[in-house]
Amino acid sequence: MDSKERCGVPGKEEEMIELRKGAWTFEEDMKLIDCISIHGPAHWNYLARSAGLRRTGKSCRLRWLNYLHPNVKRGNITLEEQILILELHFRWGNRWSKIAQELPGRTDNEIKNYWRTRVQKLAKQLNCDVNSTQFRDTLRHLWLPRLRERVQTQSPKVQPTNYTTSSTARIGTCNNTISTGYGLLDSNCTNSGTPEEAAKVSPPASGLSYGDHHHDVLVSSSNWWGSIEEEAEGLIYTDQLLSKSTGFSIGYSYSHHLLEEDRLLEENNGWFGGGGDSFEYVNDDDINWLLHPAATSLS
DNA sequence: AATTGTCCCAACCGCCCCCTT
DNA sequence: TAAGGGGGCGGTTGGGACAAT
Repeated sequence: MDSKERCGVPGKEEEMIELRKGAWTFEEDMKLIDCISIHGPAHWNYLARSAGLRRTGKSCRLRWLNYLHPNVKRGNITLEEQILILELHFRWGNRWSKIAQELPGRTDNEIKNYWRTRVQKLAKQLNCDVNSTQFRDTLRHLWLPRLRERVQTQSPKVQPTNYTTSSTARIGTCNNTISTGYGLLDSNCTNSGTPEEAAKVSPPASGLSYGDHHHDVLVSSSNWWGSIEEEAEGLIYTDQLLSKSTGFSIGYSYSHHLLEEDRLLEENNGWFGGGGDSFEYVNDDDINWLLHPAATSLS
């Protein structure tokens, strides 16, 4: 299917079509990416119509900003990011978009989710109200210093040998190409299809591959993409799972990446790189430490 | 193996602000 | 100046994945 087919002129009859809701499909993502590559990320209602998507403009905007945007950083929130989120939340409260501005590649939605799933969970486990002074003091005087200490003690482990930890590692040269986890789109916005084909166009640097993530690589040097135009010499790799393995394995599935993460974890003693990511959960030890900091060793 | 519970995150909803007409 | 539409933001929810029983 070519871009003209996928990105047609909206007709009046389309306005009558019932809107779709729920999870986005591969086809819808491609249509949206195609149209954004042509018209740029604005005028979302028009984009939705011209892409032939039975979605609201708002839905398209959200999909792009939270998921398809090339700068969206994937992977777990790092220790450094956790510290920043806590500090900024002290300052600004639930102003997620403002907090997100200070964490490049992270969306307000992601930060909001982190806060709800991790921080509020911690508050619940400590039997505190998340907005209480008691809990805030706990975060400020106990949790933050602990996170900072972990950053210092664990930093060598977060960046294993041969890892690329940059969130935007540039590999190869491929002008005027939009690449997604699904494959590559050429300057005519046609999908070259397979990751194998993508690899031919833009082979990864020696010793690198990217993880099995559905948005591993997205968008390079489209002319509307002014903010990263200076990057036009190469693709922008947003993937957070750059591994040390030699294979070039990416896939299409939304779920396969979990298997890849497991493999990377196994290969790297429980850590994988990419933006210094680490698995950092609030576990029982953390709770015990917060309840009895003096009695619990950091080691 | 089947069922239930929990976690997590993508997506939706409603409100609000700003800009254009 | 008011109305209407577009877009931004924070709160909430639905459902998939995984764990526990």
